[in-house]
Parts: sequence; structure tokens; C-alpha cells
Amino acid sequence: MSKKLTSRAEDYSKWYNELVVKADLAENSAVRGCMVIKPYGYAIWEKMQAELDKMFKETGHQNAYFPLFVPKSLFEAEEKNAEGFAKECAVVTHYRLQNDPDNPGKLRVDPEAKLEEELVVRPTSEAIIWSTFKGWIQSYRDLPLLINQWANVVRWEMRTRLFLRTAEFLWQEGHTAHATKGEALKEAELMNNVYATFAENFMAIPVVKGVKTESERFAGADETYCIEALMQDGKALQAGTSHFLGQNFAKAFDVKFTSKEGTKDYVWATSWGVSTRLMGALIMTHSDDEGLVLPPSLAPNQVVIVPIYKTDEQFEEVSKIANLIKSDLNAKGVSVKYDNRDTHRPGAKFAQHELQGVPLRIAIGPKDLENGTVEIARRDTKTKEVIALDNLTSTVENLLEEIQNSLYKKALDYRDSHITEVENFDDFKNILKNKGGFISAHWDGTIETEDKIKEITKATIRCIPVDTKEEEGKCVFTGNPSKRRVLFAKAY
RNA sequence: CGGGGUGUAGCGUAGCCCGGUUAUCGCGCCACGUUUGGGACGUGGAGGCCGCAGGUUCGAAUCCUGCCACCCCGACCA
Repeated sequence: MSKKLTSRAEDYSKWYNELVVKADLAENSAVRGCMVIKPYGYAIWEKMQAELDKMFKETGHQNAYFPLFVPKSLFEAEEKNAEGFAKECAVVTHYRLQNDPDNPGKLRVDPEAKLEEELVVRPTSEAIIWSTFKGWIQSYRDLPLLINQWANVVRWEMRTRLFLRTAEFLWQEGHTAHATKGEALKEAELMNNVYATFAENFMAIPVVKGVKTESERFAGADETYCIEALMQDGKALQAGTSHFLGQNFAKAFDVKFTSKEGTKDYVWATSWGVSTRLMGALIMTHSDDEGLVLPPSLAPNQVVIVPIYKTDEQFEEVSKIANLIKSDLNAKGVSVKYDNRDTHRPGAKFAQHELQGVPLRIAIGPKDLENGTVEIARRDTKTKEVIALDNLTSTVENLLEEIQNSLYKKALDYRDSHITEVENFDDFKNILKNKGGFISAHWDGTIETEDKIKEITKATIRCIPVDTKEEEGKCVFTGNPSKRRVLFAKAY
């Protein structure tokens, strides 16, 4: 494997794939389309999980766990949902292997061990969860029911890419039941806002909040809220979705409740999820040709200390200071790795920590011992300065905060400068081809127009942003009247 | 599922067209020594069912047949 990463300009997609592998985040496995998430990558995912989990609990949700398998009869109960996912389902048909009489030492599926009913490996859990909710909900007193689960799901995708689209992925899925439509709608919007806050404050990724058009909506939903992010190559990435499911699942699984007034009615539902795909968003938003760039809030190690020494005595002295710095910073809640491996030289360590996106690097060597200083380097700006040991702790704290903010600002500037308003289809095609990013344009609201535009340009309507104001205009494709602009883009 | 391609050491590869010494080179790995403020160097070493099965031949990584796997481009998708 070569030392240098392919540059983004040279081949963006190759850059991404190499970065994921070289930064030790994940690798392809022996199973087609399924990845192995390596410890460093998983550590980042755990940080996301921890923060999201906290936010879910703060908004009143509880975690639970439901089965991996969904009996086919349950899966098909909500027709639209079933139809939407049918062509990418893995299905378990047998429960036993046996020695193959024709091939000694090999196994075969025991033809006698066919399941009465096939089991679908969940591509999403609405079916199994709603069949369970039926037993949990009888009265308005049981509502709202606010459940989240952390799980793996399987979607048999044709073409896969590490983190962005894998046949199996990790995610959380929230599933809630409410007494009224208004309350369910509010929940779906609330969770979309939670995702947006998480993306922006924690991952430093600016997102557009919006709703999907009918054709992009989740199978089985009446409304899909989403957050859309923009990657450095000008393509959009759906980073999270929150669905208002109406009474579709309640009806499919016959989940009714008795109201205060004694009437019976179907409950109203939402579901919402984000996945390991966020790892892809994280990588493609901040990283550069030197490797990963992590916002401090997500970095497994926010600071790495690299010792520089010639003799054992120097190493000992440097280590003494390094350990003091480490414990001072730890006391302030800053995570620090002291990279005291004597098997690698400083240059190799610098390169590795850069590749892995550690926000701050502190180097301590003989010169620093003499002068009472350290060298501190920022990963995001690649700037270095020598500072006095005295106020190192507060300097580090300030820098980490500054990096977090500056990464967000940089991404926001890029995103904002890549939302282009266009008024006619020639400009639309031109911008898409030469600039990329989001195109803000009027649309006549029909699926036909949406499809045509997709067919011609490969751009889809990413969302109808929630914060746009009404504005009279003409559809960029048909010229028919339109009341608001929507965002188009090529998407992952 | 359509079109194209590739399988040689942990990774990346040469050799294949035109069959013939001990299968090439780089990275990585191991040992020892010298090194250590931006990816060190030297010396020595380990590591191969040349994707699998069959065929042709005195002889196959190389030719033929079948199979398998993977990659790229489409259609599908978070």
C-alpha cells in the first residue's frame, strides 16, 4: 500500500475508499457487501451513539430490543412498506445444515429442515415492532409510547461502499405511538430537529432540514422529514430521516386504543433513524488529502502527545512532562493519547495521527525541555506553534473549541456557497455539471416532472426545505406555476 | 440481470500472447546494529496448492474446457 493518499481532485471516490481503509476505520469483509468496522472507526461510532442516545433519553425515549427476524406474514402486513423493501430482503428458509453425502467434509442445507414460514432478516423493524406494540397499547394511558432500538439491519444492495451503503449496517430506529395526529407529527419533526442539532453541534456538519417529495418518501410513511448534507464533491447525502407514519401501521397491525371518552381509534405512529452512514458523512465533510479530519467532539483521542528523544534519559524526562500534561488535560475532560511507542519514529507518528484525524498534536523534545515549551499542531489548519508549558491546558481547551467551530464554519461556508438558485433548465444543467451542490429551483409539484428531471440530469429533489418562504414562481422544467423552491442535487 | 475486466506471499504487482533453470519486484513482516524535531538506513531472514476442478503435453502460472469469486460501468437503493 502506498503511503500517500489519492488526492480528492484526482479521484474523489478513490480518495474516500483509501481513506477509510488507511485511517483504519473499516475494511471489506469476507461477506459480499458487508464491512468490518475496525476499533478506531467503531470508537467514533460509539461517540455518536453515546451522544444520540443521551439526546433520545432527554426527549423521553427508552431503549428496547426486537428480533432480527420477521416472519414473512408480519412483514407483508403493511403493503407499501413490504413492497418498498421486498427486493432487497435476505430471507431465512432453513434452520439446519448436514454433512453432504456427495461431498465429504462439506455441509449442505438439510432439505428436511425447511421452515414452515420464511423469516425475513429485518431491513427495518416497523413490522415486528408494531406487531409487538399491539400487545402494549390498550388505553390512552399507554400513550405516547416512545421506543428506540440500536440494531443492525440488512438491505441486499447491488452496489456497496464502506459506510455509505453496505448490505448490513448499524443504526438506531425510533418507533413511537401517539393518541393524535398532531402529536405524532410533532414527534417526527422533533426527532428530525434532534438529528439536525446533533449533526451541526456534534459532527460539525451543516444540514438542510426538509420534507421528502412523495416519490422519495419512506415506504409506508405519510410524510418523511430529513436532514440533507452536502459533501465536498458537490453531491448530497441524506444523513437522517424521520417519518410520520399516519395510521398505516396501526391499521395493518390493528393497534387501537380507548380514549378518555371511551371511543376506540387507531394510534398514530412515527419512526426515525440514523445509521453508520453518518460515518461516511463525517469523512466526506471534513477530511482532506492528508487524511481524516475529526471534530474534537467525535475524536477518540482529542490530543496526541509525541515524544522526541535520543537517549533513554531524554525519553524519561519527556515522558514525565507528557504524563503531567495528560493528567491535567484528562482532569478537564480532554482525551489524550501519549504515543510512547519506541518502535516508530516521530515522523511516522505524525503522519499516522494526521491520517487518523487527531485534532491536536503536542510534540515534546530536548529543545522543549530546555525552554519549558511544547510544539502544538492543529490538524484542521495544519498550523504549528511553540507555546509555553504554563498555560497549555487552557490553550488546548480553547483550541479544541475553536477547531470544532471552525470546522463547522468551513463546512457551512462551502455548503452555503453551493446552494444556487436557478430559473431555467439550461442553467440547471449547467450548474449541476460545472459546480454541483444544491440547486434551489421552482418545481410544479408533479411526480412526472421530478422523474423527467431525474432521467435527464440524474439529480433528484433532496427535500422541500422547511424554512423556505412561499414565493410565486415558474417550474424550472415545465414553466407551470409553483409556490416554493425545492432543493435538487445529485445524491449518494 | 446486461456489458467489460481481474484472480500470482498479508497488500500491490512482473511473468501469460510465444509452455522449459530455484516464479519477479516493491511495501509490509521477523532478527541484529546504527538511528529518532515530518513517513529512517544497512545486513540477514521468513513467507507461494500461481482462484478451484478437469484436460492437452515429456513438462502448465503460461494453452483448452468447466466452475467459483471479486472489481468496474448500467438498472436498484439510506
